[in-house]
Formats: sequence, structure tokens, C-alpha cells
Amino acid sequence: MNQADQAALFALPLFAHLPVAALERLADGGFVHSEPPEAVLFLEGESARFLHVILSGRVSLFGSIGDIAASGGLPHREAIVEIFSAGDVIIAPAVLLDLPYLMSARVIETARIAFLPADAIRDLMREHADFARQAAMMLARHWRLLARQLKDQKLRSAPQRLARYLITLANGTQGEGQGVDVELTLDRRTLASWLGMSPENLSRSIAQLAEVGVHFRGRKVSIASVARLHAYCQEDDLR
Amino acid sequence: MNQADQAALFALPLFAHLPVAALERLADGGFVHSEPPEAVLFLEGESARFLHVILSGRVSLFGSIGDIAASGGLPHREAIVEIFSAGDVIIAPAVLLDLPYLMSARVIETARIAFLPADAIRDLMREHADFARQAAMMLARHWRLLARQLKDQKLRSAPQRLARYLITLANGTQGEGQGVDVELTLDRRTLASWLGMSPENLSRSIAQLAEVGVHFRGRKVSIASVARLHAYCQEDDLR
DNA sequence: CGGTTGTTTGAGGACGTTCAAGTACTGTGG
DNA sequence: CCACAGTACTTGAACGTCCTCAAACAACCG
Repeated sequence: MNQADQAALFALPLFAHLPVAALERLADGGFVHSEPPEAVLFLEGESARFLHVILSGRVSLFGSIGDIAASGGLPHREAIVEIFSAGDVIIAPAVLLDLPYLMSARVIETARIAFLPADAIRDLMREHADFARQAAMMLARHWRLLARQLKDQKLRSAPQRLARYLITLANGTQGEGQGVDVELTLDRRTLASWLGMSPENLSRSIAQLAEVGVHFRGRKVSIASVARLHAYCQEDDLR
Repeated sequence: MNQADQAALFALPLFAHLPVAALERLADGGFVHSEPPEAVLFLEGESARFLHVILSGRVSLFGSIGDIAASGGLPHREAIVEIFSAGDVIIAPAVLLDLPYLMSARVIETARIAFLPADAIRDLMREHADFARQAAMMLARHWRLLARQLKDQKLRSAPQRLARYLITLANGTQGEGQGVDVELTLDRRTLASWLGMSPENLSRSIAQLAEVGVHFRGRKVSIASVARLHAYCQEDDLR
């Protein structure tokens, strides 16, 4: 593990307050690897051998149904459950609980990833209170990500879910009450899967949002009024 | 807070290893209250003033859309996201992060609930390493609950989701490879909402499952073969 | 330029919801 | 014990949403 990678890794809140000795041990046990798009980090059902930390790039977490490997039979389908990027840790729960992964992970944008041995992480939990605290905070944040998504999934329509996604994008921008321009960072297939709809239906949802003043030109999206979007999807405005 | 309540509360893994002094302080600051069905513990958007611990009974976590209070306008809808019962802690994330609730909570079966002040809990996180560890483990388990549900929601049909629910019920029973009888502990409305479908559609899903050897008589369900259910919903068998 | 891939559009169908009516189950008071 | 009301659940029909399949475009790359 080189200097730059170590520095990036240990600057994360999760590791920031650990004593140097612990960090060195972690760096020795782990390694960093660059992974191209489509690379699969692990498949659901596998046991969690590493904690994966994304130093750059993006990784999708997806569930699948049917036969994962080719072969014949059932019509393999998959759905993206979450997308993580630089600074995020992928599926700490499986590592902490020492249980098999519930989902698979695939790189969607060339990623530099730190592989930290699972047992070293569990040791850290035991030995360093601050690590445990940071882990709890991180898990709490991740829980909220899923909770919000589940709520959307259960009670909002496809165009409304798209609108919600745009709102979160717009929140990142310097918000003025009125119009905002944002840029999609995902291709449509991926976005559709994440939002829980087919690519075709995403297209139609995009068309639909023209009615509330949202216009797509390639990856650029111009939102006439974020407030209007809020109203459209009955947004509760909770971060 | 009486003796019995304290004993039950502090027997939970989350509190089990705390020093007596800390427990006493917690007991002093908090209180226990019995809540009837339909009682609302909190609404989404409110700030998290207490950590709620269920000593008995059951509580549903639900998201809502439209106008919560009556008034006119949009057609208020809600969906149950998770159901917690004795021994569970409700929405630790909002408490730990000191952020508003993303969802509301409502008692579905008369519940005895401990209200522990949020700031006392955050103090515990800071001061007691073991509490932080246990909290992290609990959050990890809760994350997996939501992750599994989200996956189901995105890629399984209504009858398949019902089948998955029956499988988890059957897991609780002494499993033999073959037939199992389980008992529903929820009324259909509630179950339907949790599974993300209308009550009518739950009825039809129930009818559908007869084809794979599942028969409902009131709250009793007889499952001819759990293996058959697994195959039906393309279950991956991950706990 | 042709091939490849990604996105859009259209038609048809499956799944799920809604609304309305019917049936079963519960408890209550006569 | 039965009639009754009230509730919960089921059933049916119509509708809407979303998916699938197929084809048409568009954009990109050799």
C-alpha cells in the first residue's frame, strides 16, 4: 500500500483517530487495487473477507435473482440497491457481523479500492472505542439511505422517484430558491436500475417531468424550480 | 421506572455490559410507558428526543406521503417499512446522528416502551466503548433488514414477497426439511402494507400460493414444503 | 461508412391498484 | 341462543402503471 493511498485512507473519519500503530498494522495487512468498470468485488452469499474502502471511482451494490452465472433456466435479473463513491465503505455490516453478503458489488467507474482484512476490522472494533463509534455513525447514515429509498419505493411512482433523485442532486448545488442546473453522473441503464424501474420507463419519466419544468439535454438537466419538484413528489424535505 | 422494567431493559445486549452507575443514571433520566394500539410515538420530521426501546408489544415504522393530519388535498398514503418487537430499539440512527426522523412510528400491539433521553444515549456512545460496539452491531443487523427488503421490493413480485415472508416465519419454527405450520401474527392490512402491496393484492397472492402447496385457514398457514417456496421465490437462502 | 452500443418510442400485456360489492368473522344486546 | 352491527377479509371488474418486446434513432468508434 503506497503513501498516497495510505494517506487518503487514514484521512477518513472512520480511521482518523486511530493510533499510528494500529494504522500501520492495518496498512500491512491490507492492500489497494485498481478495478476497471464491470469488475465484481464480491457476490452475494460469499463470506465477507475484506472491508472494501473506495478511494476513488464508484461501485454499485446490487441484488440479483435467478442464476448469477450464465447457464440456462431462469431469467437472471438484477437491481442496484445503492451506489457508493470515494470515501465510502462498502457493506460494513457483513464484515462486522461476520455473515455472508446479502448483495453483490460491481465497479461502475474505474475505482481504486482498499481491501482491509475482515478480521483486522473486527479487531479494531474490539480494541479501539473510537473506531466503534465512527462505525456506528457510519452505519446510522447508511441505514437512513436505505430507509429513505425503501419509503420511496413503497409509496412513490417512477417519475416521483426520479424527481426525488434530481432534488438530491440539486441539493448538492449552491441552492438558490429558483432554477438549478445539474448534471447526471450515471448512464440511464444504471440510474434506472437504481431507481427501481426499467430503462424504458426512465425515458418516459424523463419526458413526463417536462410538465413540471425539468428538461433533459443529454446528461445536463435544467430544473426550472426545485420547489415545484418538491410539490410534485410530495417531498418531505428531510435530509 | 420500576424494577422489572429496569431488569428487562438492562438485560438487552445493548446495555448488558454497562457499569451500574451508568445504568442508574439512564434509569433516572428515562421512563417507561404503556402505549395502546394506534398510539403514535413520533412523526417523521420531528427531532429525535428519545431512544425508544420496546419491552413488550409491537411497533410499526411507517413512511407517509401527502398530508399527515386530516385537512383536504392530497390523498394521504402510508407504508410500513419495518416492524419491531420486544427487545428491539426503534430508529437508533436518528438519535445517534441527532437528525429528524425519516419515518413515523405507531404501536400495532399494546406495547411497553422505555423512553431514554437522546442526549443520554449520545453520552453513552461517547463514554462507553462497549455501548458503541453494541450499537454498531445492532445497526449492522438493522441495515441488513432494510437491505433485504429493498432487494425484494425491487426485484420480486407480490406473491414472491409473501413467500419470502413465510419462509422467514418458517425459519423460526423447528425446521424439518418438509412441511411446516406457522401462524400469522399480523392482520392482513398490516402485513400487506409491510410487504408493499394493497390488502386486496395480498388476498390474491395468498390464493396464488395454493399452487405451491401453501394453504391459509384464518391465521394458520400450512406450508407443504419450504423447499418448494424457496424455489418459487428464487430464494438465495441468506439469513 | 458500417458496426456497436445506448437511448427513445410504440404496441401489447402483466401486474397491481382502486372501487364496489359480497362474504365471513367478531362481539353485543335482546 | 340468535339477531344484529361492525369489522375484516375476499372477490370481481375496470383502470393505471410499469414491464417486455420490437423497432427506430442517435451517438460513438473503429
